[in-house]
Amino acid sequence: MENTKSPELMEKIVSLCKRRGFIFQSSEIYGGINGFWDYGPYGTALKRAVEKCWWNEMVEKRDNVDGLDSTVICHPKIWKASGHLDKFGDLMTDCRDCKARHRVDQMEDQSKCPACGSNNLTAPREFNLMMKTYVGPVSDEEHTAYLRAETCQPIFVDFNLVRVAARRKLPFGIAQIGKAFRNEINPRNFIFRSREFSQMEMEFFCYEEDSMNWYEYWKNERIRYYRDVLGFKEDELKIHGHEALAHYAKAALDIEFKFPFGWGELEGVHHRGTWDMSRHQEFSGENLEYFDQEKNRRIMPTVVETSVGVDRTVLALLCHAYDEDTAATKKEGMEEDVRIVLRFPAKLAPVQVAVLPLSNKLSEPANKISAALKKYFRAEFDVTGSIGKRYRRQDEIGTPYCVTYDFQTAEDQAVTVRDRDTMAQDRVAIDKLKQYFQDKLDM
RNA sequence: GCGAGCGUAGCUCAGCGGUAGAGCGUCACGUUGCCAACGUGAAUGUCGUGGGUUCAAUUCCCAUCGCUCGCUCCA
Repeated sequence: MENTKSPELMEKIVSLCKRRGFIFQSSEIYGGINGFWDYGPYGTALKRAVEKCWWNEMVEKRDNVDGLDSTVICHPKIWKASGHLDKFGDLMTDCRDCKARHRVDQMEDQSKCPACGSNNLTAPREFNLMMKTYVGPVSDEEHTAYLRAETCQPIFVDFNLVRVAARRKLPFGIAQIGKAFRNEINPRNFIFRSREFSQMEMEFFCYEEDSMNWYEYWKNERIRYYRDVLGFKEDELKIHGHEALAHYAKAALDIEFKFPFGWGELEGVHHRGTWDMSRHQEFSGENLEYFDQEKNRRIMPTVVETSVGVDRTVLALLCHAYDEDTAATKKEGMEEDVRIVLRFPAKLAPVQVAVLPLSNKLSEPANKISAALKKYFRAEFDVTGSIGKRYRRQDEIGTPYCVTYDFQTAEDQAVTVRDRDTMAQDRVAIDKLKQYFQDKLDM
């Protein structure tokens, strides 16, 4: 298993993703567009399962976190207040001689190239990473707006609306899943860094005096999620504490995953202090303070954030799940053949149960079982090709269970359930199937 | 953004100055009846895009777009 985690692994995964309909390059027939990716049928199912799982874990199972679904385009002042418009883009200068590009604020001598010493530099230019658009039919400065660069800012902005509507007292959280956009200079590594991506963020509002405890709490909760819910292994995860903190943060850490191209951040847990709330109060002129009835005081809520990249999680799941082993084959002159299998957690697999009639003569009754299972699980029916080929197809997309309807089924009202990982088979009565899978899939 | 490499069927790739092939995959039929079985047949490419050189370009040249790696960046 370990030897499959090679540098070629990314190529194998990219190719599998296209071939089997997980992820395509966006706008492919036009030559593609750098930094944008489409999810195909199985990819969509996987991504939705990831989001559903997080939402269940972070919102539905708790009684102190509420949901929000805000707009992608917000009032431009939000991004002024958040600092994105000023600080998101750094001033950069290019050396005309050695072609190096440098951040002006990191140069000791701003008139000299740190790489080659030349003073033949371009004037400092701002590289703003926010995507710009215009609201209304007139395209001018006054109508400029931005696609959100992170989903958390609208959460801060809507804090009071949510708090009042949901009748919340501190501490409580607001969670949101949605798209965010950044004009990355250099999109790289498949869907790891793209220009349009999805985030799952939760902002937890609390008292300053409790905030470090909440920070620890959420850190542990989130690490537990990667280990126990997504099933990532100890050696695939790394917790990376920040030494240099961003302008808004008091404490921060990254939860990183070992991708084939190196360690990469899946999630950030940040103690944001009162920075965002204070800034929005200042820029909007609205009082965003919270009145603490018990202690009869007004305070600005302190925020602890958990911020996940959905696409990165999907990629990590693909990398974690990808495996090649050997299985018996009937191919001429061969005893064994390579079997590609995605070992997704059953809960997240794009297809959870595949229903396969042993012969196409058995299609009709088998399809009825498939239809019945589809009410409760992500189920799929396939009759094309030999049974072995169909098992392999399901292995390749990570289907944990295959139900085989055979010539005995009509007599004993039972089917065979084949396990993806062990390839072992179990005889299960048709009327027990629903319960059987509910137990297996933890649903 | 800079440098290097790459771009031919759904995937992996071969090929060549005279307008294209293999393996796998897909689909159909037959056969088989629990792990990519076998046989027969079929579909699929403006050889990434645009321009140039040439009697002729998928092939040579330029540009562009995309992908990979290194540097850079990553609030």
